[in-house]
Amino acid sequence: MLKHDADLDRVFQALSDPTRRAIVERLVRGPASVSQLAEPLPMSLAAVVQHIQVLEGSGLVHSEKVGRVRTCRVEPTVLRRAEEWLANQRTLWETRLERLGDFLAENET
Amino acid sequence: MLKHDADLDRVFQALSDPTRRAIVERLVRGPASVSQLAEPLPMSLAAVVQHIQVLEGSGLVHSEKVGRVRTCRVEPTVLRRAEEWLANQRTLWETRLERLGDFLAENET
DNA sequence: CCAATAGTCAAGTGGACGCTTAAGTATCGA
DNA sequence: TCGATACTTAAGCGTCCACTTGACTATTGG
Repeated sequence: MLKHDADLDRVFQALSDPTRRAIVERLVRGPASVSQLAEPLPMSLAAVVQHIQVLEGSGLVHSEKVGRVRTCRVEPTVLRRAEEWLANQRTLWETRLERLGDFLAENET
Repeated sequence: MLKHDADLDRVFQALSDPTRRAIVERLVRGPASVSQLAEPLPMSLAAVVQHIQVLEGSGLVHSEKVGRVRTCRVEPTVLRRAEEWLANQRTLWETRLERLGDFLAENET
């Protein structure tokens, strides 16, 4: 094992920042422009642009520029990949517990 | 909105590192000591201990020392919290798509 | 008792991160 | 055409992060 899943690195890294999670939470409700995303956030526009770049780098967000407006939207497939990793770990843990329970039941008096 | 969920920050931050994900992947299969965790990892024991501290700080892992051996195990509830955040975002996105579909269907010729 | 084992602690280093300000470019509306 | 809008780019700054080395403590088996 020990395979470096760099994609997963980037997704979790992207989601570890509250500002970026807030941007995702906004975008699941529908697409938005950069300034719309920046409006409720307590920082400069440039900072928000940088956050969006991180989100795009992770694949969580995709954007497209028309005229002078860049419109951003979520890419749910990547969201799902992270969800699956987590679900997988939980499942493995649960099946282990089950086997442990079975073993204890078998060896009961 | 805009509530800083510092717990979620720490969980995603913890999971953004491949070494720490490898440790979690090992621990869902059952508890392990620090040196057992360190054995397959290409770094010093001290580095592994630091990773374990990060995982403990996020609540993903819990450990207990007996004699000179520290035994680590996963805490699946925290794993689940992260999973739920992701599932929630995906669900919101899906219901939005549904509503959009309904709207388009209603306004058909 | 004492050597090996298992982990702990602290300081240091290079690089990534989050943010700022400042200056620039492209587009649109009147 | 000209000013406002909507970003974009770059440099800089303080902080956090992953990792190392080296020294240290506590336990345990023989």
